[in-house]
Amino acid sequence: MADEVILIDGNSVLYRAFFALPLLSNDQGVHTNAVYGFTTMLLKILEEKNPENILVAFDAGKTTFRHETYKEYKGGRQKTPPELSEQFLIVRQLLDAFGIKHYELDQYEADDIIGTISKQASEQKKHTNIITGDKDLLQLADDYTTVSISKKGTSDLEEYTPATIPEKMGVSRDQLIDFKALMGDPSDNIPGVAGVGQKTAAKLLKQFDTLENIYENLEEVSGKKLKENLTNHKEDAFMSKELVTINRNSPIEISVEDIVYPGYETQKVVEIFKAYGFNSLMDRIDGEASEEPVERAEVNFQKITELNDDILGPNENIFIMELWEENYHSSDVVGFSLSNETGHYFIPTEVAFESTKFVDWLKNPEKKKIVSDSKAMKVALAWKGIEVEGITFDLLLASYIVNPQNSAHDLPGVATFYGIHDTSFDEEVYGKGAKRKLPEEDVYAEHIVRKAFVGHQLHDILQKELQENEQENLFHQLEMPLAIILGDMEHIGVRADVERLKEMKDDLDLRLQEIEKRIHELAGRAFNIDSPKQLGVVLFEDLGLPVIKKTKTGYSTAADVLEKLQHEHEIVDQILLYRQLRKLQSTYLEGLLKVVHKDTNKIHTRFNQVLTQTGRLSSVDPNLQNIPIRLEEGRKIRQAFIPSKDDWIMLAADYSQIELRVLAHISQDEKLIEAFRQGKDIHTQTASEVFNVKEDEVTSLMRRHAKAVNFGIVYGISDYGLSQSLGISRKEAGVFINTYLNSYPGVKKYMEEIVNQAKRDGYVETIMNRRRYLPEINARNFNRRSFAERTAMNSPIQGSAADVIKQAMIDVKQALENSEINANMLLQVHDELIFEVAKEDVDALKNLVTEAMENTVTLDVPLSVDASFGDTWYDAK
DNA sequence: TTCGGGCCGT
DNA sequence: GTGGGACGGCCCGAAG
Repeated sequence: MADEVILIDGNSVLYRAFFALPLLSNDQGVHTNAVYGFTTMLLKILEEKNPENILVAFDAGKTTFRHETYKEYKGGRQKTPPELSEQFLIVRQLLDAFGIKHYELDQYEADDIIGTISKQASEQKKHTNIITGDKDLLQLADDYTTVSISKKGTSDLEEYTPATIPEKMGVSRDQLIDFKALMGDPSDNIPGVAGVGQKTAAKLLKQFDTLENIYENLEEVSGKKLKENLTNHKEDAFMSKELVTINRNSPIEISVEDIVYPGYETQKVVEIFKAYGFNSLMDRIDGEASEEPVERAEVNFQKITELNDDILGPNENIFIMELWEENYHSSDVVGFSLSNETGHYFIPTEVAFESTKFVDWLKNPEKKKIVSDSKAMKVALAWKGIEVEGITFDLLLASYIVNPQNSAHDLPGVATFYGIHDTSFDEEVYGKGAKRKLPEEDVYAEHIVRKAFVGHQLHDILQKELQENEQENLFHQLEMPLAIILGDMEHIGVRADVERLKEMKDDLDLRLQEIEKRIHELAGRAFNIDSPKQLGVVLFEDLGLPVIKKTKTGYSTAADVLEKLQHEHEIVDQILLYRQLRKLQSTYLEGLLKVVHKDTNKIHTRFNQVLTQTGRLSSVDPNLQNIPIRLEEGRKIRQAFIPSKDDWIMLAADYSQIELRVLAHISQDEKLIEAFRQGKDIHTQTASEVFNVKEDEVTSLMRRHAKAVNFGIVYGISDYGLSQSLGISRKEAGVFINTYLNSYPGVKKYMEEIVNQAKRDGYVETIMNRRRYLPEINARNFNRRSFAERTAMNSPIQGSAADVIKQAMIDVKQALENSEINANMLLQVHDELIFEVAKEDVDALKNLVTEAMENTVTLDVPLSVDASFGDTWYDAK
C-alpha cells in the first residue's frame, strides 16, 4: 500500500540480521553483515511500500524507566558483541545517506517511540506498518496498524493484523500483554508466573479473558499447583504486565509530520554502499539516477610535444607509465603521465622515448618518482634498455602492505577504496575481453593523467597508514627493495632447453596415445578421458564401480577416490597414469614451450608481490613455483631449466624446516628451540615426544605420522585434516594433536594466545609487522570461525617465513654485488632460491648464499640452508 | 567468458 | 554436531 507510515525497530532488526548472516566485513575489516541485512530489508520496503513517512527508532541506552519498576529488567543479557556494536554507528550513517529520520530517547526503548508515533498515526487514520524482529510489538497492531516481523532475521516479512494474530499467536491482540505477563520472557529477564508457559497462559486467557479476571476468579482455576503459583507470583505477574506494556505516550519530540520521507539522493547512497562494499546492492538503488556519473574533480592537463627542464625540474613527481598488456615483458606502452608542482602532463610514448631529456630524467636518481607498480615500470623500461632510477614510493605495494585483503591492486581500485572517485577503471576506458580497444587519444590521455592526479592524495593517505601501523620498515626496507630485485630476476629470465622439452613432449605424445587406446578398450568405448563428467559415467555407470565421493556436479573422480578403486578394475591404474602424464604434457611441456621467448630461449615469469594474504610471492605466466619434483617422471622437467651461458651451472639453496623454526622462535617453546639448536631431525624428535619412545626407537611409521602432525601444526591444524592425510580416524588424529600440544606446551600456549590476540585486535602479525586481518574470527558459524582460527595460527608462521626469505634475497643480492662472483639470482620458490653461476664461482656462491640466508635475521633458533648445484635445475639436488 | 574439478608446488 | 588441512596457478571441459 502506498503512502504508509513505516516505523522500524532499529535495534531489533539489526540484532536479527547480525545473527542471521555470516560475519561479512568490508575491505577495511569493518563488520557489515547486520547493516547489510538491514539495508536489503530497507530497500525492499522502499521499493514495495513507497512510504510517505518513515522513522527508524533505536534504544537509547542501558537504563530505561522500566528499570525503576524492576532493576533486573533485561538483566543477565549477553553483552552485545563488539562486531555488532560498531554497526549501530554505521546504520545511522546509512540512514542519513538515505535521508531517513532516526530517533532515540533517553530512558525509553525503541518500542515506546514506535508505540507513541503509531498511536498518533492511528488517531489521524493513517495506515502504519511497523517493522521489527520482536513479537512484543504485536500489541501495537490495530485497524490502521500492521506489524511485520522479519522471519529468520532476513528481509522476509510476516504481517500481523488484529485479524490474524489469534490464529498465529493463540490469543487475541488485546490479550497479548497479559499473555506475556503470565509467561514472562527469559530473554528480557521478565519473571512472569513461575510454572506458566505458553500453553497454560493461553488456556487461562481463553477461560478468563484477562489477567485481572484470572485473579478475581482464582478459585475457578483448575490445578492445585497452578493456583498456588498464581497466588505466589501475583506481584510478578502485574509487574511483568507493566514491563511488557509499551508506553504509547512517551515524551518524544517528534511527530508523524516530522518524519516525512523525501526520497534519497542516489549519489549519497552510492557512496556509502561503496564505502561498505555493498556492491551487490548497487543496482537496487534508483536505476536512472545511479547511472549519473560521480562528480569528479576537473583535471586540466597539458599534452607534451616537447619536454623541457621546467616540467622535469621538480624533485617530487607522481609518474605513471600506462601499459597496454598485463604482461609487462612484452606489452606496448600506451603513454606516460606526470604530475608535479608545475602541473599535470600527458606524455605520448613517441615523444617520451625520443626525448633525451626525458630518458635522462628517468635515469636520474635525484628526480624522485612516486609510481604505481614499480616492478612493472622497471621491467618494461628495462626491455627498452632504460634503467629507471629514483623510485621512492610504490602506491600499489603500499596499498598491499596496509591492506593485503583488498584485492583491487590497481591504482583506480586503490583510489576507490579510499573514496576517491577521480579516476576511471581501466575496463571503463578500454573495454574488456574481445571488445577491448584503445579509444581516442584525448580519452586515454585524460585517463592516464587522472591516475597521476590522484597519486598525491593516495601517497599522503598510504604514508600515514604505514606509519600508524608501524609498517614503514616493512615497506621501505623490505618490499620496495625487493621489487627491484624481483624485476631484475624476471627480466634476466631462466634459460630453457627447448629441444629437451620438445623431445619429452614427443615421447609423451606416443605414450599417451597408447594409454588412451588401452583405456578406451577397457571401457568398451571411446570417450574423453579429460572430462571428469564423461569419465564418471564410464566408471560408475558403464563399469558399475562403487561411488565413494560425489561433487556438486556429479561423481568425484579425484585421485584419492581412484586410489581406493585400484583393485576394482584394471582401468583405474591406467587412468591415474594417464592423468599424471597428461598433466605433465599440457601444463608443463606444452605450457612452458608456449612461453619461451623466441629469440633468447628464456622464460620470463612474473612474481606477483601484491597478492597473497600471507606475504608469500606467487608466480604467473608461467608459474615457476610449481614445477614438478615429487615424482621422477615429472621431476625430469627440471632438466629443461639450464644456465644461460656456457660453463655456467645451476645452484639451488633451500631453507630447511623454516616454518617450524619460525614456530619455535615465535612460540618460544623450549623443547622445540632446543631440538633445533642441537640440529636434531625434527620429525624424529617429534615422534619421540608424541609416542613417548627414545629417539632411536622411532619407527618409520612413527616418523611419518609425526611429520604429518608437524605439517598440520604449521598449517593450523584440524583433526579432520590430519586424519585425511594419515588415513586414520578423526579421533586418533585428535589424540595425536593433543599429545603433540601437551609435549610442546609453548606451542600450545602460542596457538591459544594468537587466536585470542586475533579476537582482540582483529588481525595477526608477522615478525616484520606484516598484517593479516581476520574479520571472521568471532563468527558464530563454526566453519567460518574455525577457518579464521587456523588462519590466525598459520599466517604468522607462513608470513614470517616469507619475511625471512625476502630479507635473505635482499642480503644475497647485496653480497653478490659486493663480490666478484658471476652469478644471477633467477627464482624464488617460497623457501628456496635458484641461481645460475659461472662454474669457477660455484663454491664461492654456495658459501655466500648459505651465509647470507642463514644470517639474514637472528631468531632464537639457527636457520639452516642446504645448497647444491648441477648442470640443470634437476641436477641441483 | 566463467566456473568447477583436478592437480602441480611449498 | 557442524566442515574441515595453509598458500598459490594452470589445465581442461562444460555451461553461460
